Amino acid sequence: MVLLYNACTMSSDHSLPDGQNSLPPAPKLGLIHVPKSSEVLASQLRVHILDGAIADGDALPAERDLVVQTGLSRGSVREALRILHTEGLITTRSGRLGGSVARRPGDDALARYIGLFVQGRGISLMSLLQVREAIEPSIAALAALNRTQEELAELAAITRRIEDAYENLPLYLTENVNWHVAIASASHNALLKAFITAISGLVFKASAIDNFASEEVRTLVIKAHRRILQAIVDRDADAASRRMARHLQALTKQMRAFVSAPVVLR
Amino acid sequence: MVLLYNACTMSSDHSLPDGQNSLPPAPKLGLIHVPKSSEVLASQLRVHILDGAIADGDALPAERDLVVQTGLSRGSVREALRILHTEGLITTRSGRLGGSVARRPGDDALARYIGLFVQGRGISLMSLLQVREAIEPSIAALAALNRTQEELAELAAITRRIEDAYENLPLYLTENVNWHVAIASASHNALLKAFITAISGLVFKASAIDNFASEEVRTLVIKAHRRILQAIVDRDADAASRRMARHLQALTKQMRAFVSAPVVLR
DNA sequence: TGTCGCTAAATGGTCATACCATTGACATTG
DNA sequence: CAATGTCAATGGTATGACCATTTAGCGACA
Repeated sequence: MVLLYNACTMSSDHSLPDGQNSLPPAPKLGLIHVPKSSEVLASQLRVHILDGAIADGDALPAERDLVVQTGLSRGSVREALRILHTEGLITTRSGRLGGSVARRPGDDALARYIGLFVQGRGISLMSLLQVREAIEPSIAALAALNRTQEELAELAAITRRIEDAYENLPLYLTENVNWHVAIASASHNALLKAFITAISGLVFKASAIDNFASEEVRTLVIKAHRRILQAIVDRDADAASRRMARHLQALTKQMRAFVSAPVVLR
Repeated sequence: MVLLYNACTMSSDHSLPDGQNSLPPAPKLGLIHVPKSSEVLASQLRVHILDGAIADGDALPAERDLVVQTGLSRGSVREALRILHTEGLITTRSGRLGGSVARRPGDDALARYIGLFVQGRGISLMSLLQVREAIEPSIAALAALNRTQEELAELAAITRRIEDAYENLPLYLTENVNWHVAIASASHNALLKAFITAISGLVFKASAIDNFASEEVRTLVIKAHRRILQAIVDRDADAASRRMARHLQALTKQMRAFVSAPVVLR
């Protein structure tokens, strides 16, 4: 039997033990991923959004326009838009003057996916606290170096609001998250801010459930916040980092009693 | 004019300056988001996947089955599945015995969204390096505490491969990423590992473009890696953290010449 | 003249149906 | 028994229709 060249016989085991036959050199093909039409369209639009060709707030063509432009069916176009929507790159409204508008990915989108990861993988609260301890000291240091006057004012305001909410536990916890996020804002590092926004939110949800913040803890927290803020005011990065690290270590120690189980959300 | 109660007049400015009329007490409603059918279905399935009711690897019902179960159209069902696919919670195959199977969110999914965020927001390479400097010392410390023998062996193997690839720049860079990821694995903190996987990947792409790793740099890197690895072997968390911090500071200094522009990917 | 309210148009949301494309179990055949 | 062909199950795509939402535009009316 003559071996005809057949591109489809990938799996058969033609071992050819007896040497040199003159087949053309094997084309060394890898796995081929056949993209779906919706994925192709989504990719193209995504590129244009990410590189700014479609700027934040710009409208995309209407679905029916995309249909005629691309030659795809409306269902495929809609699936592409659904992909982009899920990625946080567009928002969509109904009605006249409705349609899809491009959005730059925001902290909320990233936070959502970090939440999915944490919940889906059963990340423990202990691990979340480890992450916070890992990155927030550096955030505090950066904030000390990069903060503006406005951010300082905002930070002072939040610090005061936390003290005022001493008796109001839910408000106290909410403002606490705001405080951490505000410091992250002052670090002028958008990625670190997004990380800490997500993680603080998750820790908040967990602690709102477990409700661990005793009166004693709150007093200590307020003191620590004051000292950290002072370091940031003084542009003392080392002190800010050190005090934040201590603060978080103390908090973690307080929460250790509650950290046995994975994070439970919602 | 008699004010009739009308739920739709949100924007008009009925100021009622003259006092007590007996309208029913305002029901204090917030914004109402009307979910789309596909979003409802996606949410339900997502819950079942995240809480494990549909375990990793389990098959979801076929599209046409979901149609009869939910009463929705196939298009809506498909859009729901597309949402979950974009979120990294399912994979889908065609053909007989095809269908959708549940997947736990993986490092790759999170890395993808961090990449979207970085690219879409034009995060600078400098900022990425800041993040790495913030996170990796803690990772090294955790690795020193938590590493297993197997991870130690893997780490040693990678360290050796990097040294062997001294002359092969692309391989050298690739193994370098692997080294950082392997340390993150040894930290036994999945979230930190996912973060560093994403960020190292992004830094790698950028540095592969800029091609900055001179011979001198490579020599220093190899030395630093040895010292860090030794600290992890010794279970010396402090030394591991300190040496990693120094290592990254040195690297960042080397890259400073290249960090003016935002990260360019692909 | 301004405002209220209706209508129409544009747009996304949903549905039903048909057919194509891919894949693998299973029978068929040499 | 191995190669091959057939077919059924499943996702992928296309078409067309209709519903729901929103707003511009316009006309009636006070």
